[in-house]
Amino acid sequence: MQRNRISQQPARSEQLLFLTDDQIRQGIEMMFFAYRGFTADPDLILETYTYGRAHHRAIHFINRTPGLAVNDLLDILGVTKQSLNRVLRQLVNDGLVDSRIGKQDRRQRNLFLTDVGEKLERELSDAQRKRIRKAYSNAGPEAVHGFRKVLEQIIDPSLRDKVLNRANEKR
Amino acid sequence: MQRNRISQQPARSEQLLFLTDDQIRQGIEMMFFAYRGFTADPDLILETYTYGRAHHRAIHFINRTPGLAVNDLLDILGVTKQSLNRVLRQLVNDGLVDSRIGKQDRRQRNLFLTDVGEKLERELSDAQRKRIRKAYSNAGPEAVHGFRKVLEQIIDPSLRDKVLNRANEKR
DNA sequence: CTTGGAAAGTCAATAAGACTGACATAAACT
DNA sequence: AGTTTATGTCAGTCTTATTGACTTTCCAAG
Repeated sequence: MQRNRISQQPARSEQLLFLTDDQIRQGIEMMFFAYRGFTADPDLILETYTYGRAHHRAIHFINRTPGLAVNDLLDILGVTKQSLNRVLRQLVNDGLVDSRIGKQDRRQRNLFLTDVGEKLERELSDAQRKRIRKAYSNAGPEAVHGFRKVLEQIIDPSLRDKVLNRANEKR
Repeated sequence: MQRNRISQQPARSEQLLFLTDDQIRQGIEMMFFAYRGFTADPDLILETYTYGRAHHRAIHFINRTPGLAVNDLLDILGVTKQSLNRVLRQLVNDGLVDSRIGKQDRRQRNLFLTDVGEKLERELSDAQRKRIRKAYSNAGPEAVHGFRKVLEQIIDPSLRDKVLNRANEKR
């Protein structure tokens, strides 16, 4: 059944429209293109440092959770330790990340950003935040609420708590 | 989620709450994890065919716009022709994509999915749609509307019209 | 105190998917 | 006839990922 998409604000009566295959296909494509936009700005900055997205991700999560252990970062990023290690080694050698032996468990390495690392983190996240802030601002608070609600549902259930629950601290 | 609102937030900043750095940082992380979830299901299927995401993207957009020219696909995907060509060559050799000489412009190749290609496309998009449909369903129509509104804003302005097929209309 | 296993790091080989650069061919446009 | 466009291809490189095997250090249970 082909549907004539009226471009006026959809009435609340159109409650089922959002589940048609066409609507969902549009959502899928928007996720694809939005992710491209989402990474575009940091990618440009990273180029000048000969770093890639992998470095950005590591820097982001070390900044979010200073003292993060390598294993926890592996869980978050969902890559192999060999893959992460190459990135981490670079960042440590370049003086952006500090890897300190754990106090309780001396096998662990707790990761921290150095001042230089924090500077790059800020540069990267400023660029990314700028786009998101603008998007939020243009879309409005209601839309942002819905945006988060849907994203939350798309995230793998096994990760959802780990990602969203910041009250739930790690030992 | 409810935790952030209680502390020292004055009531008048309620409208601005969604623009705090912390809220935006959460949005950034959710985009990262949601994109992982978004691609997880097709990725599993692709493995069994020794194809990757690049093949999925090509198949998706050829299916969406049968007869698409190579140059248009390049614009959509934002990669070099060398990169796309390797993927396209495989898909044509494997009998999933049909590349026909253009009728008006014989330099062009118009791309179509074969029956086999359509079958894989359905398999992949079924898996992906299932997750999105469930997310939409759980989040509700209001949220979906907001989701799309924000995603649209994150997409690069230069791509927005091209992507959304909205050259003639506005919201 | 010995031992099993966990946390981290490393070496090697491999793959996907992207890139640049150079070049070839056919067809359209001027 | 000459130029530009659309496509395709060869060659080389890069980043990020993989699996597999192995080591060192260290915690904890027997």
